[in-house]
Amino acid sequence: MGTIERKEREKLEMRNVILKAATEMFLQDGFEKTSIRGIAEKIEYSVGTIYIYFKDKTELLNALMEQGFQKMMGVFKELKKNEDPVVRLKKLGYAYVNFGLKNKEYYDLMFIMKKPMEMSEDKKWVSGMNAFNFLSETVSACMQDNRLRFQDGNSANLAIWGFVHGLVALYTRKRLIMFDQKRIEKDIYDAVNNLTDAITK
Amino acid sequence: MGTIERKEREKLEMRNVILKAATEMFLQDGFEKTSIRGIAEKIEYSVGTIYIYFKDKTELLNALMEQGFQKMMGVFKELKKNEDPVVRLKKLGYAYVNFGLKNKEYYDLMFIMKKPMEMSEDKKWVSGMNAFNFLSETVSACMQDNRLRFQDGNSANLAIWGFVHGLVALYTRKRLIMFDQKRIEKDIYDAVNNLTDAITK
DNA sequence: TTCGTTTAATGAACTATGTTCACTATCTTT
DNA sequence: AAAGATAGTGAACATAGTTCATTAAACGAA
Repeated sequence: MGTIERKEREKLEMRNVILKAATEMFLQDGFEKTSIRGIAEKIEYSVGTIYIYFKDKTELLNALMEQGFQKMMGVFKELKKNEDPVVRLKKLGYAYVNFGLKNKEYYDLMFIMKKPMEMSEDKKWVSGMNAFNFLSETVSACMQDNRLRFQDGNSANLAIWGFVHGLVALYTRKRLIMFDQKRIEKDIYDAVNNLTDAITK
Repeated sequence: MGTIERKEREKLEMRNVILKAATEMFLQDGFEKTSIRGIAEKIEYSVGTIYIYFKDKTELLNALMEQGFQKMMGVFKELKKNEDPVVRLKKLGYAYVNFGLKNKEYYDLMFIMKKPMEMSEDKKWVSGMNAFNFLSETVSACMQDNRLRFQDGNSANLAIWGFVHGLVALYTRKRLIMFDQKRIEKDIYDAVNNLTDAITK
């Protein structure tokens, strides 16, 4: 009898109902302001129910993070078309920053927040690793063609990721207030272009 | 009679007692884990007392942030000795990252945490501005000598700050787990050197 | 010295949060 | 139909930040 299968399906459905509500609230108000009680109220179930499907708030957050990485990879995949690795690298930098600026809450979760990284550093980073590997391969291809002003690929990976992350992080955490706020987003994109120009040849 | 003066002195003393306890707890456990109740207990006063001297937890945090910026400027001042602006810039990048890695809690407060920036974006950034101006002047000097591979100073400021911040931020927020954890700190310093080499001439 | 006034200090109480768990109600299997 | 399994419940607990009526002490004027 397919009872077990149906139950499992229902369990998954319920999980998705919670996740969908959580995603909506999270994208609107951020993770901190998204309370378990709020989610419960939204889906018209009791608080306790949420804990049947998610161990704690962090597990909920992991699921959201996974969504974020999938979304990011969706953007990156498009870049594989570009055959010249330097072009690919430049567009990757741009796409990364663009993702960060257009998906602040996801970006926060994926790369800034403390919470999700406090535990199980493995499973949730499978998809995160995909994104990193994409950078890594592109950098590697650039190095092979001797088109990067770097000694080794490892250092280039770190430098480039650090760079694009830094721009997004400083901006979303409101530390760039000494720059002209009308032009700041354009300035950030310019900085990406200028720096990628400076380190490639 | 000097009663008023004495009272004011006592008030300042009490403020400092609170601040000292808060600093100790904060540097040991971070801001989130430092509770008002914890501070009160440590100085053997009641919770309410703390609210006489600090409007809320954010004001306490502002005071800590101020300390952090002062500490950072103490390091930066030493770099003024270097007359070659490119040397100064390179050492500045190194010093910035070094400050971040050696003072994680302060760095977190100053450049990563959401809390302090949610309100009064002015007063608390006077000292922060000093640090930024130091970078800005150094970059400006490099540009004047045509030693930077950048179109304009503004973009260079943004790029360089973004870069060093990104490295510290990714590391302290545990996002660099795909790198060899035994070498990662050295790799970060290497990345700083390699990138500053790449963008200067 | 005494007495009204000011104010530092108190800590119980309020709000909000994540989390747990004994209990109920419903569904499944025998 | 009875027994067993389990989804769902919501009161209760722990821990936060914050407020405020109340107390006690210090102060200054008479």
